[in-house]
Amino acid sequence: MKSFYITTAIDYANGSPHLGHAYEKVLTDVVARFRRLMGDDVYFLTGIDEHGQKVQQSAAKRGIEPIELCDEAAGQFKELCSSLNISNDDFIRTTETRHKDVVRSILQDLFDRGEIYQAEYKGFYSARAEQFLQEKDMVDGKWPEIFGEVTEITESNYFFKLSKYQDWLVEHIKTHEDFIFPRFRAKQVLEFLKEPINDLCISRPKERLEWGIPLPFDEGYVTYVWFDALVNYISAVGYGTPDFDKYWPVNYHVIGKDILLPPHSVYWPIMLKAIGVEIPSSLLVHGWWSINGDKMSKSTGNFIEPSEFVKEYSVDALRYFLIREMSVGQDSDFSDELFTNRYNSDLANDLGNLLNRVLTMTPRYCGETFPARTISEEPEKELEEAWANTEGKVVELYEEFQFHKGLELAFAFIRSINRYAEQRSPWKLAKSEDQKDKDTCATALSLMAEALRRAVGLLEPVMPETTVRVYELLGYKSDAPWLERLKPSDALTGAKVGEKVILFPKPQQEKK
RNA sequence: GGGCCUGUAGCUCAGUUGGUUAGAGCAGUGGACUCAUAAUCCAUUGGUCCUCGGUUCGAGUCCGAGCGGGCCUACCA
Repeated sequence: MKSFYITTAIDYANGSPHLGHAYEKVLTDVVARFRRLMGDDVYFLTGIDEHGQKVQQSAAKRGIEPIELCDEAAGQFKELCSSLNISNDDFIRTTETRHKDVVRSILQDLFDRGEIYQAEYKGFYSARAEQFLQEKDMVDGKWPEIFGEVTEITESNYFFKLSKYQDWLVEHIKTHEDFIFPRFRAKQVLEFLKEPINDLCISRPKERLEWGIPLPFDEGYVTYVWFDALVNYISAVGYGTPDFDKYWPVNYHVIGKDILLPPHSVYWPIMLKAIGVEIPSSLLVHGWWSINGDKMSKSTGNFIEPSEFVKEYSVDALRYFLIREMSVGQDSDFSDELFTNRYNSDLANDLGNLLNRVLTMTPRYCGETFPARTISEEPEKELEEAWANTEGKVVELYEEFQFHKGLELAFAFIRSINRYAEQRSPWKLAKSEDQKDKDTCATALSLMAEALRRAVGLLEPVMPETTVRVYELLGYKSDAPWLERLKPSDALTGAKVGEKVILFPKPQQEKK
């Protein structure tokens, strides 16, 4: 069995889940589920990043211990995962021993190899903001009020030698076209690497930052941001143990476009290279959601609470929208109107209503089980042909992360089932006394159910609950591998027709 | 300053290595039908493919310039 390791970025504990987090989880989950269905041994990791100044500050402000704040955040993000039906195999927290041990061992290793050195850092420090300021923070050549008193100080810190690996990294990106997906993102990285890169400051003195992992070779410091956070990807799969190479190197790190450069495309590969570990196979870089055309931002408060949509509609409805509407890598817009349109026309009208038609007509005209199909004429052949043109293509599109296009094709097929229903009009045939008409009627209803069975199979990576639900309602049971379940079959013949249900109810429309 | 992405019907987007009358879904309009969540099906309206110039027998597709939008360069998924 081929192993397949995939991760999301870890979310920062000092914040609440919003649509962006939800999307990344769902996207990664869809890939993970798809690979599982394709027979891979999948390990899917997500988690949160708990150290750092902001967590320390927020906790202090609320008068609680940092770890208490992290426990809260961990709860929230785990809740997000379960409410989105995320199938992660692991959830890592950077305060866990298994993680801290790996971080310290890597730091020690690099220190011993001479890849980390101590140097003086000189800069303008704001005591109020507890951070060094950059020139860009200046307004009209002055430090703004909010920083309070700013003084130039010298601080000793530890640095990681990034620059010596720059040429190697450029070469690697140039020769590995699938290292960064979508490919246009790689251009940005290469552009960045045309300039010499600076060594990376990886420490903070404990007086300034307490909430972190102490450097093993100098307990007066903690490590800062990336040497802590990025390492989660290997600490979760047993770096340093014999099991490590079961899943490493990772197949995909799924990340937002904001943390591609420099952390995931520069720091992380170089860190791994420096400790002699294989670097990630690929970075899957997604875009951002805007809300009603505006950038999602803390100041305008236009955050979308994913849980609201799950509550109002369903998990699968939200998952469907997120995956159907966004082309992986590009940005996309989220609005109530877009959501409602998708929900009503695709899910409720095309898919839900079709199921409803099948579940209503079959018992009425044919009895409690799906009858055998005995007729195969032009309409049947056309529908089968439509399926033949759909199935393989959708799987192919999924493999290329073109989920939105895959779903588009899947729903085009669902519409052709509706079209077939009109052509055959079982409700008319049922009134006929003619045996041929009765056979055609039975065939039509049975084929509609069968076609629907295959169609919802295609939706499984994106809408797992829906697939299972429809299978149940069609009386379909199978342990067969996914690709086999997508094949035409007689499995429904004789299967018991389920109770009539409304799969995707439309919320009460407001009266005007 | 440098760089990346993007600009195709009212809306969201497809348009493969340049090749005949530019496509889909939604929305709109007309019709059919009644099994169904006023649903589905059929037909149909709608486009100077941002602008200008170039290469070519031929460009939405390639090249150049410009304009608009988003973003990176500068730790928000």
